[in-house]
Amino acid sequence: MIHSEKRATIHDVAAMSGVSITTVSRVINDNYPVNVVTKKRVNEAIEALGYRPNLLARSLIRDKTQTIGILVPSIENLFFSEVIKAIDGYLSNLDYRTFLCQTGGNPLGEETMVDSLLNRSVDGIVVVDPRTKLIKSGFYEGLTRRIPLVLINGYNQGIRCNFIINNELAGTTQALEHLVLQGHKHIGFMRGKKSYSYDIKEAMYVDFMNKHQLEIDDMHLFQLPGGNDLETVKLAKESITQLFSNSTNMTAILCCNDFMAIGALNGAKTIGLSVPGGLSIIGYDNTLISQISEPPLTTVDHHMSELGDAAARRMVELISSKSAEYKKIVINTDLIVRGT
Amino acid sequence: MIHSEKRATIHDVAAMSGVSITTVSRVINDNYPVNVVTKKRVNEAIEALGYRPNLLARSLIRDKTQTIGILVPSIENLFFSEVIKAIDGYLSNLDYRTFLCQTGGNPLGEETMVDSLLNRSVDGIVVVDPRTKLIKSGFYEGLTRRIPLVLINGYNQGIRCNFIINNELAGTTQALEHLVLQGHKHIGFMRGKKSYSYDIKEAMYVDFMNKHQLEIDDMHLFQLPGGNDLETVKLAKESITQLFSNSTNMTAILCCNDFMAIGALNGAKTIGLSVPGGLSIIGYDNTLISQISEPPLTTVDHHMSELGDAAARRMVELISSKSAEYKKIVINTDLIVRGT
DNA sequence: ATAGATATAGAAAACGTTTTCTATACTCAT
DNA sequence: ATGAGTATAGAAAACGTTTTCTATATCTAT
Repeated sequence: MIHSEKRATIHDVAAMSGVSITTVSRVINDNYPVNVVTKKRVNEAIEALGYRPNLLARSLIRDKTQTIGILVPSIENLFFSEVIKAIDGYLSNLDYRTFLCQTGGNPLGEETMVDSLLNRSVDGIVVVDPRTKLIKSGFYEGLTRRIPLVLINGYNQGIRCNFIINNELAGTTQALEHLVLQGHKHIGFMRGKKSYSYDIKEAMYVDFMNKHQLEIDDMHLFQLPGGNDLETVKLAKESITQLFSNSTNMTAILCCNDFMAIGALNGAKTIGLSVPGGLSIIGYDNTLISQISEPPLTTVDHHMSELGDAAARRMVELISSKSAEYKKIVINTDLIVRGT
Repeated sequence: MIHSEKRATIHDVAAMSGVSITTVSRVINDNYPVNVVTKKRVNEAIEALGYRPNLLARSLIRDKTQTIGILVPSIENLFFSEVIKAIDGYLSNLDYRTFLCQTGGNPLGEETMVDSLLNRSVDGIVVVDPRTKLIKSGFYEGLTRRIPLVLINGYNQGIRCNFIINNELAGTTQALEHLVLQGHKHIGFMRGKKSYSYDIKEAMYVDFMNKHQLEIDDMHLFQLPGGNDLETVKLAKESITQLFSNSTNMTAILCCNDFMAIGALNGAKTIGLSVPGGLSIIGYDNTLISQISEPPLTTVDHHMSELGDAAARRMVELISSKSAEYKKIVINTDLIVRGT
């Protein structure tokens, strides 16, 4: 391949139509009166040369790139990809392009990517699942002073950043109330390794159980070691089979995401425990898999695309208005009652 | 938010360290001898000011942006997100950033995004699932002359582009041979609406059946109307139940992706047909869901991350060597025999 | 006829870099 | 002492735009 065909510049257009580059620029941007016949000549030259303005040069002088960076631990995760789809979809309509950055879910990755994006003069940064460590350390608070920044799904009181979060209180409560209403007294809780959304769900769970004077014994609340989605399913499955071989009294369980719930479901099936007859299972996220499992999962929908939409909306607000407030936007949840 | 803290420029560094910007540039790029004590002074100034070169300016003059565009019909699809993950992962290590562009799976979307990327002077473009129409029309052939371009999962004989494709012949054949070996004679084939990968799989299927003198009756080969993944599952499920209520003689079916296979599996369960006893099902893609279904799906693994890796590797080859050949790279497939 | 306003358009500066070209001071062999 | 070579560094051009400043011609009101 020889990619040699040189791109026409504004100078070529100017030369061809016999005007200055200033005039060409004015025709392109339509921000200054240009004689109608001149304008026509310029437009013809643009057409003839297939001229397109070089956005690098424009960005350099305007100090705006129409570019947003999205940071995400990893993209193949169903939750993240839904959110990204929404953010990118919204911004795409406004002629923004998005840089996709995978951080690997560690602080160093996030810092490195932020750095890279700043060097590229992005107009704003959205972080999905920001590391709690960086929120607490003030890293993101400082960054907010430099550039429009929106954090999805991470929150700390007193930190002055723009947050988009789920109403975990509502989501957890809806699920637990549903189970109580069904007569369950021994309700378990399954979570993953330390992270903002698990921590807060657990706090809500403990709080709810205490309020309702329901017992939490040491077989009720447990934490899976980390891993990818597939591993999560397997670990959850093993946990459930093991739990019941130790004859727990648990009759229902709230899982922190749908993969755990699927694992629990598969585990229950394996040991001949009927769902929801012998064990009720509630998932979290309302991902695709919760809809196609058999029976389909009862789960908490926290409207991932709304999270993304809200983040994108807030971003353009920040970019255009330079508003001085810091907002925490809470997205509501719904319990989707299906077959488990 | 007031995002006012101005970024230090090379001029600030030069002023602070008492040298010219030329010298600062040389220190940064380490491409010209600079006196060691001067160098130290400059580095201290860089450190003190927190200076980072503006990559827009650098790109403008170097005519390289270290940026690659990735086009994809939509990102939340498991197949696409795996591929994107691989491409971005590979390029990220080489300090490239990737623009993520969702095209909606239509030719207009692809053309618009290509245009946008060209205006932004990307160093190359990768298209996942390019529209056959644009390949045939010569659009991509023309684009190849302007910029490094790699197409994943679309192919047309005689078109001079860089293709990364799966060995569909091998994949389909492996699956069908496996079924024949199990003694199946009446093998069905389920595909989606017109697209490159379905078309070629169907051709392979027909070819295989003819060669083995196996009958294809009109209940054997059928096509689902389009839709998203969830709809695909539902449609496949309906198709299977309907098919067997019409008492087809089919004992095995090859599905063009895992979602169809899951739908078929669910459908079979619904009508009390045992899998694989009453119906053998083979999926395609080896996505996460094929591993967590019960029983787990037998499926064709076409190594999505290898597709992405190969594309990224080819891309950097094209960028650096300006090689004049057009390559078709074929990624092999494996049949993963599981429980269906 | 003259001053002021208006419509139009070009010259030049600017954005923040890299790179080519030029200049200076020093070293070393004659 | 002279010339060539070497180490170092600055000036200026360049990348492709936008924007400010300036200029000219025409029109309008006195």
